[in-house]
Amino acid sequence: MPELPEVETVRRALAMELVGRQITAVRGRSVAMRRPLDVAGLATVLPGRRFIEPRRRGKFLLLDTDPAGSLLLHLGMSGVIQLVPAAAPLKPHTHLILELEDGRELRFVDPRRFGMAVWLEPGDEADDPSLSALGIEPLAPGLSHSLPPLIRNRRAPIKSLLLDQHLVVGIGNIYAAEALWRAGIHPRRAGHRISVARLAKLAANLQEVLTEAIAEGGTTLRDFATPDGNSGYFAVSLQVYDRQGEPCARCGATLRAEAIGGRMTAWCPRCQR
DNA sequence: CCAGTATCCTGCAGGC
DNA sequence: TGCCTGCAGGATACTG
Repeated sequence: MPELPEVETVRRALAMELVGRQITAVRGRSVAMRRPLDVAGLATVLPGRRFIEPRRRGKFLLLDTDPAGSLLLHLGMSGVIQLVPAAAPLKPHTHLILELEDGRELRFVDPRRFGMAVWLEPGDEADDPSLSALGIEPLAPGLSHSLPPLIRNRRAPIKSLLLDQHLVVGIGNIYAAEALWRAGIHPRRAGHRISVARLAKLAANLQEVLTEAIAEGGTTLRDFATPDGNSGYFAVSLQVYDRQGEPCARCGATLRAEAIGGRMTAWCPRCQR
């Protein structure tokens, strides 16, 4: 579920609640995830460390510690980070538990196991396979200048290009659809057939929708929750995602949906060209 | 290199 | 009600 706004929402919550806390013990069960979860390995390296300000790179969370090192997390499609009292009931599919000195636990729950949690020593980050090929951060300044050259020479549908984390990071199925609707661009339009001016508009719309979603605490469709268990409120602001059959809020035409690049995509057939 | 498809896994909605 | 099928917000290994 989680795209950039949801991951950033989690990062901010952890920045408020986790900084300064010390890890006392590690529990869990090593399972196959996107990358294997090695509970025993984490249990040898994590206890005694304190969390410092966490970072986000695309949809990845980097929980940095003192002494230096990072727990690299990805929430996949169904991952949730909980920060709860140790006595809180254990949710099914809780794979990793970090016991904290203040009596709380940081828990990683991920039913579909598309996520991951791996330890990075300070030198490992630059060439980590998950991080090294990532594209630009969409909320960094200058996206309207940095986006067009990445898209202009590509023949794939713009929707698929927006989902490609090697180009721009953090955009998933929901925000790709929303940004394209705002920009009035048909999701199937080939990248090289979109003018630089329209790509600049798309860049601005991407930044808008991501920023607005962060302000609302992300989008909760079914699973997403912040570490304290709250939902995000941006779902009420979605204009096209999963709204096929409903009228377009801008022009009134009936929204439609088809798979593009294997992912269900909704758009307005009248005002997206 | 690029574009498109299959695949990992569980939960759940919808159809019969 | 109950069973079955297909689909889900992601990333990547593969094919052509």
